[in-house]
Amino acid sequence: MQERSKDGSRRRVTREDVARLAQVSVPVVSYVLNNGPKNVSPRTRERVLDAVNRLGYQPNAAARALRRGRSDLLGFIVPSIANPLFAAFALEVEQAAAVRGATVITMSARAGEVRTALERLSSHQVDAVLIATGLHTTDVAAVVQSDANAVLLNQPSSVPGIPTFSVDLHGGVRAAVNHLLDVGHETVAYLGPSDGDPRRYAGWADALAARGAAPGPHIPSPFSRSGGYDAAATFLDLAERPTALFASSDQIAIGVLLRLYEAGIRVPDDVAVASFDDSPDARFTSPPLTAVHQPLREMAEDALALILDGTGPKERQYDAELIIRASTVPR
Amino acid sequence: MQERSKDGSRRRVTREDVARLAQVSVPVVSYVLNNGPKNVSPRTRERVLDAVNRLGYQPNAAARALRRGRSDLLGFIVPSIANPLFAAFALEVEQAAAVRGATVITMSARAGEVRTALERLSSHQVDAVLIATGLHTTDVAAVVQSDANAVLLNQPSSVPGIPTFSVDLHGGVRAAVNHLLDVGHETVAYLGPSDGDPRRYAGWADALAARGAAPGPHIPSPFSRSGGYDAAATFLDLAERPTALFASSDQIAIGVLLRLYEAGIRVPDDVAVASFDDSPDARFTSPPLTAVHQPLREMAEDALALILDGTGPKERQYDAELIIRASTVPR
DNA sequence: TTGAAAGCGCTAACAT
DNA sequence: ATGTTAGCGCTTTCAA
Repeated sequence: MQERSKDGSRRRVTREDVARLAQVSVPVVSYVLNNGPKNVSPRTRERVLDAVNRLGYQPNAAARALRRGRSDLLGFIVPSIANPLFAAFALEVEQAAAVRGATVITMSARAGEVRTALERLSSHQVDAVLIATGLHTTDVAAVVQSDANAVLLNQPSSVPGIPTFSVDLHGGVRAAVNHLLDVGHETVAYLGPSDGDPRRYAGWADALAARGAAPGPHIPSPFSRSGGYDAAATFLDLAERPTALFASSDQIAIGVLLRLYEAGIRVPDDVAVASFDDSPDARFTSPPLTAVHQPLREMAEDALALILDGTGPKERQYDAELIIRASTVPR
Repeated sequence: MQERSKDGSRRRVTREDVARLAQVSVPVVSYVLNNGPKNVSPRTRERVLDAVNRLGYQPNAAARALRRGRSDLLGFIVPSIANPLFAAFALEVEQAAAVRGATVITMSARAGEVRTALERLSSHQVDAVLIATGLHTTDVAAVVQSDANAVLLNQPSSVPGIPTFSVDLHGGVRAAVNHLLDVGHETVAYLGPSDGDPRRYAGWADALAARGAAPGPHIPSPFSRSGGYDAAATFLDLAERPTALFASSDQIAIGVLLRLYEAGIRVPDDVAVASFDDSPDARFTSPPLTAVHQPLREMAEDALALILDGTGPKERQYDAELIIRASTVPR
């Protein structure tokens, strides 16, 4: 719809073109398009809108951003967009932002790489950055001195002065472990990273202790399918192998399920499996996973309401709901 | 690191601040930072870089974009970022872009919604848009008249004048079906959408015909896990049920695997399953999926080389490699 | 209700 | 090798 010069190159339509066609001055076009700060007579308004349509005018975001000091661009930092949990999260953030007229740049950056991501985002003048990657110490410093206003999601430790929205990981894991004990298991193994967020690990240990159950083994595993696969091999070699295990992420659990499948171990009959996240995958594994659900949509909503509308709490901890499926309860 | 005024508010550091501290004019700062277009004496250069560091200066992308008419921003349109195939694709695109100094805005838009996405991206002054969502007719029109330069990925039909990178879907599906026939199945069912891209369907039909195999049933299914789950139920009810099926996406296959699992059907012993995409999921289903691999990284590389560097072909069709795993071949 | 003018931060053409 | 100047497209005083 834009004008084309004779050589075929395309020139963007600007406010000036619109103003000329509508026979008004440039500011008037702004007044109409921004619904302010001045009033415009209905007739003029009509003419302007008409010109906008006829020319297919689209505002130049760069110019707007430069002038207003706001880009309507948001950054979202995740460990990896290829991780289904964070892909699902990204979709929620994208949609919640779109409703408010903002656009999201999702950037994959693991712990320790957050500083770089922050700088790149900030150089694009994003209005705010949501950070879901678990922060390392060096990252925390970067966040604090960054000029972008940040919101932390699901962080192991909070940073003073920075809004934080987190799921009750500890409580969520406890619920899962309690469930496993409830259905008759004597103890539960824990598969997950030894570093990083301590709350999941603590939830497991505390739940077992509270029930007087024997402490199950902890088998280290990175948050990945292949990590879970390898950890399951270790689990299978255990001399005294528990009849239940808790995987600290769905991705780990998926790797576990494959390894158990290959070994001919039946789930949940021989070994019950529960996990954390309840990403979209969890409903469709064979068997489907009992998992602790993270309320991604609510977190995205609350974070964006705060950032873009300035409404709602600056801090919130969400309950994590246990979703029971066939990986712990025979059908 | 940026300056703060007394009231605690943060003012961004600009080139002028840097120039003042380094005792040079503003353009000189530009010359240093952009390595051109003028030379700067080593000593001056030193001073400028020092000032940049001391002030923690970061260029204002909005101003740059406005002035240069380029934002170093790219759009990437996918059906849904929550679909693991496209999440994996997005990661490849993000990384290939980062190497070249560009940043990607990934936007979820299904067929028919592409026009809106295009407009939003274009309003952010993206330099180009990669489109992986399968285009509807209305979308095609939007792409053609859009002022963004577009690159099409894996589209059912090419659009004259617009660079296109596509996988040989037809050949890929044929390879999968041939494989199933090779391992002894008499015919193969097809699970996939009836509308949309005809090449997968045609590949299946053609492969069966070429081998003189009986045409297997076509069971319609949307590209989703739940779609596959439902379609598998239909498959199971078939009076003359084939011993093999081809799912036109991994997500469909994952739904199928669950349904078969619930029915106590063994894979591949009772029913063999192959699928299209070979997304990261495929390696970790139980059993792992035999799947036609899409070379996402190469597509991302080639598309970005063309867009950002102006190098390489404007058009390319990639071979699709069949990856054989346990869902078709007993271990 | 409308318009004129200034300026956001940067780059590039044009001096010097 | 460095500086001066103009202007990208927009919003916002300020004036009419």
